[in-house]
Amino acid sequence: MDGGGETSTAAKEARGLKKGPWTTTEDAILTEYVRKRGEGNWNAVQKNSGLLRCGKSCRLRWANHLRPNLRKGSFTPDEEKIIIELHAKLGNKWARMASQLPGRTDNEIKNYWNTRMKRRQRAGLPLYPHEIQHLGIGNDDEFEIRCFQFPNQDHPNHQNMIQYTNSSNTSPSSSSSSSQPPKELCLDPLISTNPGLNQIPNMFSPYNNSFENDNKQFGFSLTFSSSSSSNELCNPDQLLELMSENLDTNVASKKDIDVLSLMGDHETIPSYFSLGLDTTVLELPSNQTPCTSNIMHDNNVHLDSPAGNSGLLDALLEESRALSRGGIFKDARVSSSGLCEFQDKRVKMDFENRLIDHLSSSHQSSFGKKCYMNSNHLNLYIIFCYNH
DNA sequence: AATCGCGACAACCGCCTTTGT
DNA sequence: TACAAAGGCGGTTGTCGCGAT
Repeated sequence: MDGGGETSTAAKEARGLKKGPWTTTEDAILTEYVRKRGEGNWNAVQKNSGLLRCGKSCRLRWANHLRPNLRKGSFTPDEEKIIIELHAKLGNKWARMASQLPGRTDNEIKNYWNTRMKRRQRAGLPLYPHEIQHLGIGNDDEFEIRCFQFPNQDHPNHQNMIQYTNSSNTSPSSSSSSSQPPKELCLDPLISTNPGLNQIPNMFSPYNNSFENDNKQFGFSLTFSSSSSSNELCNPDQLLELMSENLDTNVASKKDIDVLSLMGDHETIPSYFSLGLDTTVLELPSNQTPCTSNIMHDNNVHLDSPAGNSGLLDALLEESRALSRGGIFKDARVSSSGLCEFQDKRVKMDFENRLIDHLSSSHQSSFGKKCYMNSNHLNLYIIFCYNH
């Protein structure tokens, strides 16, 4: 850690490191250093350039003032609106907010917000304008289920996707206007229109168990998006119930699933499963970009176990509940909204692995897992192949 | 002209997470 | 697996300019 060393005032002074405002000469030295050696390894700047600044100071100076594509000057009215909406949704997550505002830094946003907040408090005004108070923390947990198919994994641009959502509120990352219909706002920007979707049976729909198509591969995607807090997300029960509801009635009868295949170029994608929301943006490779129709199904996905559940995952569901009560998930702290926060990364991995294992054994086939994150969503993809 | 208050911005600090060994 | 270094993040403090008094 650098807490006691690099940032210690006494230690820095002892090493002759300078503090306070940067001079143009220092800026020039740092800029030249980054131009030659690139970003990162900031602690080496002092050694290699003679700049009497600590690594963290260099990084901050570069990030906030010297790096290219920074937008300087006052925030535009649009940017201000976005900041207010983002703060209503995210709280003091300045870095995440900055990721939604190209060219702006977390420090700028933080300063803007703090001064604005002081001003409004002094004036006795509410923190948020009335029209966006509904975005407030705690009422916007949302999830989506997407089903997509791969007519040919060599031609992934022909993928199709069906998306369910229970979302009823806006995503600030996708809109600066609160007047847009929520369902449009739920769409992942990665998803584009695919007019062919009409021809594809909805294999996961409770209303259509058809599984007849030429596809060799399909995927099951869960997207959880929660802005209630930075860590709050799905809990195992929710995920398992969703899986149970949407997988059992449609896939359980398929005995011929047998081959695991992670979609696309999986070597290029980190294969981890993180239940924490952060600012990480893992972009889908171009050949994996799921496509979808502009058809948005209105089927809300209920967390209640459906009557028609064939029960394939009931055991897992029950197991998960027992484990939640009994200790395996003892590190998952249930929040007031019924969701939980995983305190230990290993717990997340354990849950995911057990889910995959169970699906694999239940279907006597192999399942794979893949997780992507965009700025707001966590996606767990479970992909598998089947034979006709 | 001096000073006070305020806003805006820059920089620092400490804690936490990630990464490398 | 443990440890240390590096990096990231959010809170806090410092500095400066400007207008009001």
